[in-house]
Amino acid sequence: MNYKIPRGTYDILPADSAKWHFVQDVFRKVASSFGYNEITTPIFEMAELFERSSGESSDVVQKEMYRFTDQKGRTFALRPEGTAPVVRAYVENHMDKSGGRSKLYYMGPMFRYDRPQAGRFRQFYQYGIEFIGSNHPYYDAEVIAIEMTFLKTLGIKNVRLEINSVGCAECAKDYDKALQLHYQPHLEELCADCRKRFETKPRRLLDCKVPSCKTFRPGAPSQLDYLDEACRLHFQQVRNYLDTMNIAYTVNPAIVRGLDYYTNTAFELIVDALGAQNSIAGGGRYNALIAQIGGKDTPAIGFAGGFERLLLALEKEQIPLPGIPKPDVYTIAIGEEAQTAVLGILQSLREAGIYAEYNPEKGSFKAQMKAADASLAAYAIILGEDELKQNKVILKNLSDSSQESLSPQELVGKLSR
RNA sequence: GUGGGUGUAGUUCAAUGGCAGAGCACCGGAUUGUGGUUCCGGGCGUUGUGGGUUCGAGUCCCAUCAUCCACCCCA
Repeated sequence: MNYKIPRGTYDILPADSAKWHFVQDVFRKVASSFGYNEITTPIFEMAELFERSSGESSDVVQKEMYRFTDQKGRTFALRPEGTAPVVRAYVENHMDKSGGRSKLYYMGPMFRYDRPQAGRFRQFYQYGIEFIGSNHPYYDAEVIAIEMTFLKTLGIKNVRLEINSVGCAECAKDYDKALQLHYQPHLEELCADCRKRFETKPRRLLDCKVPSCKTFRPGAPSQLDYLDEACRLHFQQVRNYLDTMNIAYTVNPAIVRGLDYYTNTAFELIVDALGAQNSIAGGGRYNALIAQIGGKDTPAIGFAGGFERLLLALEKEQIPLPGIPKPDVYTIAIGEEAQTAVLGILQSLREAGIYAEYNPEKGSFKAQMKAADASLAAYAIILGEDELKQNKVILKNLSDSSQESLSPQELVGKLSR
């Protein structure tokens, strides 16, 4: 019986770890520069947290959640997204009662039972930002600016920002009614999915891909025309901030976030080169969620991005990323005495933070030289009988073949620089 | 969940239904203190898995698993 990795999951192997650390470090730095601090929540929560917050009718809850019951019959779910857990932690730790403003970021694995394809996995890694505690439109722009800064720092160029406003609950209700009015005459001609959408989520009618459904889209009302005064103004101000910050965007009224808790600003970052799964990050405002989860009525905005798609985008743009580290030195010892004496030298090098490679199994000097070369180390250290007698080692530069004789103390000093 | 493509060595790929191979990588060596180039030697495989057809299956058929593409959805 051979064991195989579960479908839709993957191992991050040593050869790739440095890439992951790199992008994660950049994200942490960028988030810090905006004053955000990391929060880490469990990877499973009460299933109800997601059912309530994401919406019973959402795909995530309906068919993509990994649910399980524990030994006491409680129902939990592996988290399919990061916002609800962060808000749960915010409320549970009474952060809503002490000042109320929190600038948070997180990163870690999420889980969705979905059919894998390029850029889509069952366990995937997200990073995210949540600003909780203000409805000021500046923060909508700030949160977007964090993601744009992150991508810019990494060097990604071919990315588009699309924004929209879905309004508050009141606006959404008016808009849904208007949409139903528009589609009512064609109800019989719509696909089965759309007839369901007509009842449950009329705005989903807009992005149906079935050709016959598409024909009824022209002339459909736009959400933007159904924003009340406050929401309209809010959206306008967000746009003004983005303009001032020189962040380019297009308004796309079709952007509807998949989770029920979004209000007002919704946005998405798209890298066209990625194919079907081209959304690299998405988010929006969720002013109703905190109260819904049991906290004080508190406005908030955030987004989440996917590391896998980010890495794919970096690859597409041929942006170099760190690989597996190369040794600073490869140490060669010839003869039994040298093989013993070399251990002390290795230890002092490593204590000085120098990456020193050594393999006692390589036999001949020649074989060790070959290994040194293959290791791609910058230097080789050679310790043989002659050097032992003089209490010296040879430090050989493997790229220009120059070499010098040094005492072990001088060696550490030279290499630590 | 739906439709389609693909699965052969570590990897990239060959092999008309007739003895499973090549490049790269890897390992060992070319008279015991100097690597890269070169040369010699080594195939490391349950052809994803399980059935079936056939004298004979990597090749044909069925199932299954994985992966890729699209739908759906989304990061």
